[in-house]
Amino acid sequence: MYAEERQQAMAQLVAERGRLSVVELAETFDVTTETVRRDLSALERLGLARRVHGGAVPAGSLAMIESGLLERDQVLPDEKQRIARRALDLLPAAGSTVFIDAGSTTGHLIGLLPRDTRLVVFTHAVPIAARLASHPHVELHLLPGRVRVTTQAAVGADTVEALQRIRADVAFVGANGISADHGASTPDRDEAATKRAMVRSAHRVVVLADATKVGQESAISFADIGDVDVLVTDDQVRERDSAALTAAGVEVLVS
Amino acid sequence: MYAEERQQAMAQLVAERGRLSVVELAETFDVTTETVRRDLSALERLGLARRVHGGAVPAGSLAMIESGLLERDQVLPDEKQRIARRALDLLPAAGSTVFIDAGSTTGHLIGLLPRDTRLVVFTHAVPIAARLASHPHVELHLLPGRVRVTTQAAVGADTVEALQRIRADVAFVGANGISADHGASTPDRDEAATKRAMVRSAHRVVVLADATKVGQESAISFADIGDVDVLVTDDQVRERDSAALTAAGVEVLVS
DNA sequence: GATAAACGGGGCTAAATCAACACATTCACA
DNA sequence: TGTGAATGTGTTGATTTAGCCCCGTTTATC
Repeated sequence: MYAEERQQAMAQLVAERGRLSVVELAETFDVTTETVRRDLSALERLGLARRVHGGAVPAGSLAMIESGLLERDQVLPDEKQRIARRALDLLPAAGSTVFIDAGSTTGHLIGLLPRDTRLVVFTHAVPIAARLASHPHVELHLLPGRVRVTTQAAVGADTVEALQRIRADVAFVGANGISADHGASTPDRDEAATKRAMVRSAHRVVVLADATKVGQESAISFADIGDVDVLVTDDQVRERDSAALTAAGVEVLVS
Repeated sequence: MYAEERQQAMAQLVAERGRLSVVELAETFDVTTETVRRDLSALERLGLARRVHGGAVPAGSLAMIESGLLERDQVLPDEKQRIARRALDLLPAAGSTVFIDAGSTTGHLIGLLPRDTRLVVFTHAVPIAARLASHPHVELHLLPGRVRVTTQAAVGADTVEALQRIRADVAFVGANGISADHGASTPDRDEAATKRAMVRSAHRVVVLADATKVGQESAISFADIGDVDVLVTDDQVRERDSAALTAAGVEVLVS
């Protein structure tokens, strides 16, 4: 059995059973506890499990409570926070309608939303909805669809169809890659379809992406670069990436 | 049980019950009081609880999170917990489709769901969705609609229309009143419309309501008593109310 | 202010973890 | 067909952690 297979199996087990013990796993897969520990560390790096003394628990188990206040994203939290703060300025006038895409950066954006903000918000992301549901002045609308476990957001034909019937003033969209050639892109087909529908139905498109995504190209493009009005990123962005996007007509905001 | 899991459980308990005693916790989790104290200190550091002499109480921040995500019901939490536990037996076979209505009792039901439950769940309730979004074997579907602040659930024409296109094996529905004459009822028009759509689209209808609701009639009826297959309530229910419903063809389960 | 409960620190044990290194296997490339 | 780098795994010993027990001190409550 290869390491990959074993780790894959462990990831599945932790999801099914809710907890794993190092010793049990060592016996199950007939390897030493050290190897198990290394496997679990790998899973933790991938965000598929959380290590605890003696074993591991699912990554999401504690997340539910945390996600309310503390953003639990491991990667570049400061950059995302700064990007979100910059994006706040792009919120339209009171009473306008916005789309909020799933993602940790958009999550930060919602976290920074002043309590007196008056907006109509459409979202397909469960964590975003959870945070906005009790917001006094935000009229929150849910989009339908099957919820993906990895992003905790609804996708699919229903989501796309619903989006087609709505017009928003601004869409705040995350992306795994953005370049002048390939536009804004993401690895998953269904996610891409949802984002594309958001982009099509919004008068103004704001892409939030940290500098590691700028100049990158992910599998599936969901927006031509001409459809992107603004990119908000952080100050680690390379000059020539930024220049290329500006030349393509994108307003690049650095925080 | 790992320390982390125990602390997680304690965090949830303190949120549900509002007050925890060190001695009780020590007995519940079968550890010494010293260990409980250390756990509570850890929770305090995380801002999830505040220590007091003899135990712990919810931290200010937690109450806020709880109100959004988990159910923060003050009224009859024990009864609701028991009703939910009883209702667990009514879950259909693996792979079936269910509707989950908004409400604190249905929230408890979801909290009790075993991790290996395989179901397709449709819900319009944001807190329910938040809890199920990371469930490994539940295929979660969001229903569209405007989210009411009070119930944190989507309602409206879109919600009703979406429900009409779906068929579920079982609907778990809350109610503010249930009587032989007026059927199951609730005060809000939009809520009622949503519940009615759920009832119409489900092969089997399970109403969850504590004893204070049984025999009561709220403003708007969303289901004739003939449409209700099962009522799950608690043991404070009056004999004649129970008998009247049974006579009307409802299976009354008391927990 | 008496008393019982709760707290917190020190010491202890067993288990888990970590770090460093050795050994085996695989794969690329000359 | 060697050679050598990369990777995965096991071994060992030092270190850390979790939890319990004991006991003096503090706190609530009547």
